[in-house]
This record gives sequence, structure tokens and C-alpha cells, in this order.
Amino acid sequence: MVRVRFAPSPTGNLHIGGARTALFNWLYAKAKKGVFVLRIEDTDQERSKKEYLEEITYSLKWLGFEWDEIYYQSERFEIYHQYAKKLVDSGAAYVASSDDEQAQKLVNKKQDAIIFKVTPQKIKINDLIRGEIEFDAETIKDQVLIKSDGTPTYNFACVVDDAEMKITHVIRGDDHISNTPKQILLYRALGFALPEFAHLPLILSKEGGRLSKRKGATAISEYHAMGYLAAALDNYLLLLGWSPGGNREIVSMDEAIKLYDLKNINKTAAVLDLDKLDWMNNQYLKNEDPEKLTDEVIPSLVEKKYIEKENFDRNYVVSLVKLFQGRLTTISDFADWADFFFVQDLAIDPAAQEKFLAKDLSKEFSLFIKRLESLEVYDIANIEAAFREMAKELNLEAKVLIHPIRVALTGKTIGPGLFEVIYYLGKERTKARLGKFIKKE
RNA sequence: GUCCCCAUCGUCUAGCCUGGCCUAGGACAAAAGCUUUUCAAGCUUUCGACACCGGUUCAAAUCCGGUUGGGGACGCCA
Repeated sequence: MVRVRFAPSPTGNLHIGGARTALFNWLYAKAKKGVFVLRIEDTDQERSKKEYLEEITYSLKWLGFEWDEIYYQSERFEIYHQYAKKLVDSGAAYVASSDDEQAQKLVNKKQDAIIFKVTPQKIKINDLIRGEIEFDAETIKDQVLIKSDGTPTYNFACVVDDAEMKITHVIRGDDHISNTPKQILLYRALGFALPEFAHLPLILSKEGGRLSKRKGATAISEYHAMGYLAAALDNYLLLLGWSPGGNREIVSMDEAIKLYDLKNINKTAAVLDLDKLDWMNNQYLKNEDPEKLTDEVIPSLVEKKYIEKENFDRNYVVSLVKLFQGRLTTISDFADWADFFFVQDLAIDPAAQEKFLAKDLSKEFSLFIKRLESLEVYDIANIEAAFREMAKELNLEAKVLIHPIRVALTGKTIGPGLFEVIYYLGKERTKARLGKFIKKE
């Protein structure tokens, strides 16, 4: 039975790098019908924060990576102490002298640190992605197991937990590769069987170097807030370091589970380039179920006071969503682009007005209003027919009138097809908005 | 400084293991065009890479060595 884990530390938000590690672990568990363990590495009481923990678990769920088991290292200190004691008893570790300068600094010295003796030996890793890597223990210092404040160090807690939780495959970032020999030493001293290791290539910022707050380490919850679809983000993450082959770009998680294999993860670090995420989000948005997309869009409409939370015409919103669906990059674009369907006082882009409404079009607009009024059935086809007929009679090219009307109706030069806009705006609002540009004698 | 990892278009990658099918394929971005009612989408093009040097071989993007470049790790952080 395959058991993998994702082990974030709640000292910061979940960002792209962590999410990709989580994805690859989760995918492996699913592909092998194994278990996905979430382990919260909250041993640093100072820096661990509840809000980070919440953000991380919320984001993991949003991305769809539900865990089968969850553990908190802060609840397991006793276990670490037991194993540390074992190592001291066997002579593999020692207690640091209490007149150590560092220890003196602690006002209330609770205990002394427990330190692991590193003995000369060769350490070989057989990495599932990278192959054989060899280290010489000569280059590794003695390792602290338990700090003076009684908390375990990362490498120690990690080894104890991976062994105790029966993790079969440790899939983690490249940055842990130099921790691996240290951990193997501990596995050996403790008599634990080694898991398989797979070190994922790192994701680098566009500026080069590690992802950091300054350099593109945006929280996953932020991507959610910006209007990206979880499925699109998953797909984007999936393609960072892995390829399904066959020149495929759009791959659902269900398909990925079938195709996924650690063997074809590549070794090269990937540079984060969000342009492709935008494209991918557009692709997913286009194919999203309009009803679902409506659910996604509603909160932003409520927030902008475009609709009342409990009292609005849902079918109308669904229609509008369908109108914009194919042109959106993010979900939040909808509230921005479709604003004119919801606001009372239309704000008109000054540049657009200058360009298309500077000329007096009173005659044409009045005529068009008359045509609309005489329509027996107010629907898209009839609106278009009426318009084209009128344009023909006036001997005008359609676009000469389409652009000004669009600006008068929407305040923008861009948007969905004009006749759909007129239909969904409704006869009255269309008349009122056009009326503002008709000069009274 | 020491140790470790990596190296195909600007970016994500296919190909590399099992040399020849590679005048290196796809996607994003960029540019142009088509369509058209603007934008988006779609379609058609264009631009664009095997880091370098040497070796092995009839043949190297693919195997080997070195150089250079990039990245990571060297905490009583995780």
C-alpha cells in the first residue's frame, strides 16, 4: 500500500511550489490507490500561525486534494522524545553540555539539547527521479535532534514521522535533497526501513532563484480570489515538471491519475510564467458549466452591490454569464465587463465617447428607438433585422452605427455582440441610454 | 568556501533511458493574416532552441569527460 504525505509548515501561506508538491503527492496516491497523509509541521511555536493553517487546508481543499489522514507534529512531541532517548541510550546521540553558551541564553533553561553523532560513512540515495546520488558523511555536521527548548528539529521529526506513519514514498522539493543523507543516517540509527525518495524539480521565479514573497510566491487563496478556476490551476501545476505526452495541454485530474507516473517527471527546474495560466483559465472558463460559473460569479456581484444576495433573477445572470463566458480570462473579469447590465448610472469611458459619440447621432438613435418600439417580438434576431434594415435605408455601413450604440449602451468599446446586449439590456434601458445622446429640439 | 542537483525556442515542454525515423515536434507569449460588429475565441502563417569544447561511433540533442552557466543546501527554521 502506497502512503505519501504532504507536510507543510503553517508559517506561511500555501503557494505554487507547495501546491505542486501536494498535487504530485496526491496524484501518486490516487494513481496507486494509496493513502494521502497531511502532516502539519508546526513545531516552531513562534512562527506557526492558525491563520496560515486555515489558509493551507482551505487551499488544499479548493484545489481538490483531500487528505485521508491528518497529523500535527505539535501533538507528537512525546514520541520524538522517546526516540531521542533511545538514541542517547544506544550512544548514537549525546546531551549537549549545559554550560554551553547557547543554553545559558535561555532564562528558564528547560533541558539540554540532544545531538546526533555523525559517523564517517558513505550514503547513497536512489532517487526515483534523479537516480543515484552519493554523499560523504564527512561533510555533514553532528545533528541536533531535540533543541534546548524541548522541540524536535525538522529532520528528526520528519524521519520519526515518516517511519511511524509508514510513508512509502517521500515526494518533495529538490531543496530537500541535501537533507536526505542526514535523514538516512537517522533511519539507520533508529533501525527504520528507508522509504523511496523522489525529489521534484524546483519552481523558480521569473527573475531567477527561489520563489519568495517578493518573487511570485503568491498564495493559492489569492489565485482563487483573483478568479482562477481550481481545475485550471491544477492543470497548470501539473504541466510544471510533468507532461502527459502526445502534445496534450488540457488534462483533467481524472485523466492525469491514469497517466501519471513518477518516472516521467523531469529533472529541470521550471520558471513560473503565469501567461500560460491565463490562457488555461480562459480555456476552462469557456467549457465550464454556465450554472456553476454563475455560482462562482455571484459573490463578486453581491460585493459590488450589483445584485442582492437573496433577491435576484438567477436565470438572467446565467444568460449574461453565457454571453461573456468565452471571453473571460478570470472569473472576476465578469463583474468588470458586465457591469453595465447592473448599474443604474452608466459610466462611459471618456476616450470611447470622444471617439464614437462626438458626432451628433440624434436622428439615427431616434430612428432606431422607433424601430425597436415597433418590434412585435423583442428578440435577438428581430433586433438585428430591424437594425440592418434601418442601416440599409440610411445607406450606412452597419459598423458606423454599431460602435456608437455599443458605447452609449455599455460605456465600452469592447463587449459581446451588440444585438445580444440590446436584447438582455431590455427595451426600456436601451431606449433610456440611447436617449441621453439624442438632442432635444 | 564546501557539498549536491540541473542544462532543448523568451517561457512550459516532447524527443534522451533503448544513438540513425530530428533540415528537433507541441503549447504559451510575440508578430501577421482570415473571419467579423468591437473584444475574446477560432482558423492560417511567421519568429524562435539541442550552452560550449573534446571524446566514442559509419552516425550524437540522445552515450562519456571537461568547461561554462543556472539552481539548491550547508540553523537549537521548516
